[in-house]
Amino acid sequence: MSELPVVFRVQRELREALDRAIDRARATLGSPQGFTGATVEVPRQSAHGDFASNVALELGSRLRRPPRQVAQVLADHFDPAGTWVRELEVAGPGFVNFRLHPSWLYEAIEQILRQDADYGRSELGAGLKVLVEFVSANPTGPLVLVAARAAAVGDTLASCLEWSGHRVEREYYVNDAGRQVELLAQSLEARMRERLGEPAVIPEGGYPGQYLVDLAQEALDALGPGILQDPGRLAVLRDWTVARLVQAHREELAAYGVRFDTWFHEAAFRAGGAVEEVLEILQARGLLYERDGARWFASTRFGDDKDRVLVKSDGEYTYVLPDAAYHLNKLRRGHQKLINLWGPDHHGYIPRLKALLEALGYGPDTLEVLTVQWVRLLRGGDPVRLSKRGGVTILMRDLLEEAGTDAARFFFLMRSHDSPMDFDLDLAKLRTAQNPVYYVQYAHARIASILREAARRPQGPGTADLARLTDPSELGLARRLADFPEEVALAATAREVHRLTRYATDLATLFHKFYDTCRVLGEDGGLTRARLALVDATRIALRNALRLLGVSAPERM
RNA sequence: GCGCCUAUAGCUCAGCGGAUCAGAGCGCCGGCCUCCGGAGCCGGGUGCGCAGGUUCGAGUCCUGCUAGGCGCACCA
Repeated sequence: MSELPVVFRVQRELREALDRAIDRARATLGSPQGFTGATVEVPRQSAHGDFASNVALELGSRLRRPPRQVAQVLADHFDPAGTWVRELEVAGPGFVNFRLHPSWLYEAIEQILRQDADYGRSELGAGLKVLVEFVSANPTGPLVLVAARAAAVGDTLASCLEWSGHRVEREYYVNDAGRQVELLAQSLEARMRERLGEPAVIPEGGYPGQYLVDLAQEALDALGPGILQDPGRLAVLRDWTVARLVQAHREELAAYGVRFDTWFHEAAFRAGGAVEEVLEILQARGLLYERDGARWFASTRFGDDKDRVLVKSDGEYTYVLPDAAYHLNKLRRGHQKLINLWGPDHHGYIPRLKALLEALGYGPDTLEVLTVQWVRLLRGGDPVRLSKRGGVTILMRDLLEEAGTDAARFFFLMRSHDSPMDFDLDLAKLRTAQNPVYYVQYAHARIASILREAARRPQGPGTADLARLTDPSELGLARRLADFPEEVALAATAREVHRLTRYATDLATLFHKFYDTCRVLGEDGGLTRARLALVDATRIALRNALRLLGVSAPERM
């Protein structure tokens, strides 16, 4: 159980004090209908106070009174006792702005130093069980560029959810059943025969990529050429290749800092009869019908555009059916919320899967699908063109070799997952100033350097008196440090992980400004100790933010 | 034809349930180191695709249009 972050405590106190003011002003204002309580937010501009509430604007419309008047009445009835409020003003159309005594920031700094590696955690999620499924690339070839984006977003989202009090499982779905892996096996067999000098052709819709040429030799070494005479060879080759490719995916992702709790294999799952069970449930609920020799699901009853085939006329299942069974399985494992990260090419498929889950008895918000948009790689300012047909596509490992994990993750996480993005390879590769990831890491290295220097110098006796921190650059930095738990929570609940790179950049900027304005190691022992505490707190927040992003926080660069 | 995403500074992008910001990084120009890391700091900007609408107030919400990407299978 982590302690309540100061920033949340302050906001709660303000909310409660505002609610009391509303209560006291009831004689003047009357009772608002359907009002659920005051909200307090962090203003974007510091000129608008440390915190602000739009409560008077909300009340104004409910009470049919000018918001500014409501705000003034609330201000008159506001009792700052028990809060940090030092000053309160009515501003703009009726905002109530609060300026707090800086001691709340000193308390925040103390909390940061106390919590250290846990600073930023909160319990807002109340232990909700969430499954985040991401990447889930088909085991038919190496991971491609967009997998790196999905991996970064999914992993950091999962981390943010964990840090804000959710119980999270990271899952990778291995599509090792169906036609595509049969084609994979046939393609491999062709390459093996080719290796042995036999005539061979890659089947229509198969996999012509170079990687199978390499794997063919491996397969021959591992399984022996005799396998090609075996009547059951395709199943053997399929299992062998899939295992080999999945292993490669696992290792590549691990090197990228992404570890999954579960690798969920479709083939094994389907063998367990779960798919048939879904059909039975739907049948029992009268949601299936026969037409043209196929079995249809009445998905339009659940908001889909049209009804969908679940069992084709040849008896095979369409993809959505086992997928629905899989998602049912996720829910039966106790997860209360399912988050999937998919590419934009799958979005048309979302309504029918949601329809199936609803038909199985789950609410429409149980499954949330986030779209990770495509990545275009820029080199020398021009897009790197890829042609999948010719087997030339940009691989995740190509990017990581060239840009490195830190730059790749940071760059992907700078953008909203929902926006198509250009990845500027030249900028990401720069080991210098202009690269945003180095800007942030540099701040961390600089802090480490100061702390090293401080450790070398003799320290006089005494404790840090944080009240010595009064410079705007000091307070501005401390203020942003205090925001961290809220930033993490917002990144998690709004599914906007790119907030975190922005936050880290903000911290770096504020730190550099502070560094430029204030000398840390000076003659004044008390001031030096106070500033060292601030510097150390910055180190902690920056390091924790980078940790959530999966980017290293170097001590030296 | 229908649906989803996108359109904000020269470039790449933020702008979280209207009001209390048009912003960041890169690029460009000009300043700042006897001192804890100058990989830094400071200064320089008449930009929200177009047209309507709602409102006291609209990058933000609604409608239409334009442009780019993606989808709309008895493929996965």
